Amino acid sequence: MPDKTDLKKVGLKTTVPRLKILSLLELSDQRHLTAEDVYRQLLDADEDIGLATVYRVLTQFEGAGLVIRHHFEGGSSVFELNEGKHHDHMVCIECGEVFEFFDSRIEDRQKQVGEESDFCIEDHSLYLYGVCGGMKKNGKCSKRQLKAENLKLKA
Amino acid sequence: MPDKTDLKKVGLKTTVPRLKILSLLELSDQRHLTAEDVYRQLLDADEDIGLATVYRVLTQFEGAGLVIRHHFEGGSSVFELNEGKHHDHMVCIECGEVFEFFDSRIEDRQKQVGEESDFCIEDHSLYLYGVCGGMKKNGKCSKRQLKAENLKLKA
DNA sequence: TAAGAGAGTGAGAGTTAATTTTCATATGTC
DNA sequence: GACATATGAAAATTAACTCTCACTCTCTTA
Repeated sequence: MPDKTDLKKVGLKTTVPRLKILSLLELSDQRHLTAEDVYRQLLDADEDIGLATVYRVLTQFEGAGLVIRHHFEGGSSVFELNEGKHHDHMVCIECGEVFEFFDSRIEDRQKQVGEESDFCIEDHSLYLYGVCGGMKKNGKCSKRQLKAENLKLKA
Repeated sequence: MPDKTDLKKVGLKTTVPRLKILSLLELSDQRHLTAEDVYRQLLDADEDIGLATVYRVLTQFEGAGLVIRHHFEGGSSVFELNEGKHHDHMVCIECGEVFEFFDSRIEDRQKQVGEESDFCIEDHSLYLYGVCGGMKKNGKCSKRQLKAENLKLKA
């Protein structure tokens, strides 16, 4: 459970919903959650927090720099705890698992490509899509089987 | 104007709307068009083609492999003629212009990163977001002023 | 520790924008 | 020309948020 000071520090009043949501972001085994995900997981945990509040709070957290909002392909925003270190993502198309990575050579080269085109790069998004080791071997991802099933249903 | 055989080849009946849309994709100075873009440009050219048809046809073209559908940040799908050569995109956050680039060093490195993580990469999407040269200098993009204004209004 | 002010909340209605469906009419193919 | 398919216009749907408002909670001050 996050400390009250976490919220105070960023100028947000300490409230139960905000603490629960922050806590969920910290403890959930998924790093990347949509507002809907957060809402459902709160429901599952018998927390009585409205969807509107989830959106409000996530947006406030984003403004406060506590979380980062991503726009994966497919419409809805995805939130992730901001731990200050930039990284890119590898997404397993079989099981839906998201892995993070950072590669300075790619980062550097991106900057160069921008400069060569007289383009001032402020941000980028890089997703590698493929099949993770677990799925290749076992048809099972060691890390997150359930998620995979969810994905299949959605798709 | 595309040849009738282009459509026949992929199993689509030759119709005026389909020819016009394919032609527009080939001739437009924008490589990346939303369905709305296509629709408006057809209107400008005094073609009487409904928006529903544009959506239908673009979706058929995608199914037939004639075009590729992208999901840039910001909601709507963007279509591009499929010419078989992979490339990545730089998107100007000021004017909305999309530039293409290809950098083999980035491509290679991506493959390596995948291998190092026992991840079999099948695809990737890389978008660089920044400010293009035109907008930096003039606050105007040489290539696409109108589009920029649309973007501002929407945002 | 109680009270008041003001910010925060839940539920549900409202919005928005993109896309899809419907259906009567028009068109392409054989 | 017959038949199936495609089309245009408008309505319907969808999904993701956002707003409204009556009520509740937190924080501060007494």
